[in-house]
Amino acid sequence: MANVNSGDKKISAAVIKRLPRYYRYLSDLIDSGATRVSSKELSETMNTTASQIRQDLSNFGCFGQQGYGYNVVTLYEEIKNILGLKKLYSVAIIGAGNLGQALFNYSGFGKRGFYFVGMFDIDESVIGKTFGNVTVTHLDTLSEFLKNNDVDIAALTIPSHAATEVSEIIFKTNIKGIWNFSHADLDAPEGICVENVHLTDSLMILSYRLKEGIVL
Amino acid sequence: MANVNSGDKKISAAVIKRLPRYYRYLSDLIDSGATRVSSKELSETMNTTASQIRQDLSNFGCFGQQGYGYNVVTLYEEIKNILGLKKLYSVAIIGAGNLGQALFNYSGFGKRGFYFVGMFDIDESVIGKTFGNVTVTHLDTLSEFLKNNDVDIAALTIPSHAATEVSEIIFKTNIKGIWNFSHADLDAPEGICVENVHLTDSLMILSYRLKEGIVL
DNA sequence: TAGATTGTTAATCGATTAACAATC
DNA sequence: TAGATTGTTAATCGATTAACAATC
Repeated sequence: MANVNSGDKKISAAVIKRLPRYYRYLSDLIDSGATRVSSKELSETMNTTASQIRQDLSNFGCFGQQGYGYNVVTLYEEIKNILGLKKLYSVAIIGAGNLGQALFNYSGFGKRGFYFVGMFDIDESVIGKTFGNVTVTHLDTLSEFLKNNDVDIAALTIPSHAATEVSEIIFKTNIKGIWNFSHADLDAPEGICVENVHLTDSLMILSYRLKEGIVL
Repeated sequence: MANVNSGDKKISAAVIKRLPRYYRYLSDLIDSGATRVSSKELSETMNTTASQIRQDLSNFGCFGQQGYGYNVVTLYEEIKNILGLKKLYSVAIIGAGNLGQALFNYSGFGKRGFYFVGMFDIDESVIGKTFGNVTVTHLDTLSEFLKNNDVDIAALTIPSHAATEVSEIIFKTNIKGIWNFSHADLDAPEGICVENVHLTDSLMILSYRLKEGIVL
């Protein structure tokens, strides 16, 4: 029992990476009408161990009850809170090509509290186009835009060769998070988080496993 | 010295995940005209340890030389081979929405040996549209298409609720790899590799780090 | 040759799993 | 109450780092 504190010892990246998946399965459980779940039940659906689930959760507090398990909605809300999803995040899309548009148009992010507030590009053929309530403007206007608007995250959906230059601009603004789809590994200054989505890396890992016949 | 074998002891996922990044940095080194690199130099640019690089590589063979280091091109080619990138992979895109189109139009995959051979959807407004040399056809034709064409990988760029149904179709074909962008966790049968790209998970991890002020 | 750097073995560190007292 | 299940501590397992003999 005990320990309702949090935030002192630092949590390992391995734990954090599992949280969204817990969150997803709990969301499904809510949809299915379940009200309670034990770590054992959850571990069986998620194909992991009950120990790991309890160990992971215990990093953040005591959310369960002996002999009962966890209340599904409560646990869902707790994880939502842990992940920082109780607030809204504004996101600017840098690079309004196919990928930038795909992110913009995917409704799933909005449901989680991420909304898009701007799109920027250097390609004249896309500048001026409107998606939803956002019009693509020239990259030159980015700096000014970020000065006048409160933007939390920049999604970099631009080619690698442009990424370094653009990140220089961003580093001078109030942006605190970069969601980086470009190939480049950015070295961000103190205080800026970079989350990389390297799609090609992911394909190469698949290719390795295909070659080796690893199923996993 | 010794040990030019491979493929007996199994390699940990942690090692595999780092290979594409090595590959990327070696590619940059080639572009910069470098001919040799030591694990120490490489570790400094990549912000890791020389020990880890040597340990990782030693899983696959002896690619370096004492007192010299590694030949950049040779090591690049070795990793290319390890990752299974010496062959071409055909990819079918299931779900021809924004994300599917984005993948199709991104030239970077082609450079690595992945080429797209088909696009499928159920939305009449996109069926019949042509991208490059591929025309979107109805999902009903997928099964037949996969029977008549040699397709290695299916990219699932469809909503979660459709993913299970579509994956059932795929599981009955010769497809060996699934590149899954849908929210769903698929439980694939023996012999089929699934590589998940959960974009929302990645955003949530960023959100966690923003909340906690973790830079990493 | 002497300096540099590998591949590998040993030591350390961290993460996962197992076990169990506490208690609903 | 008796059975179930938690949070936590201890044991195990695996991954990373350090050290070093071998040798280019």
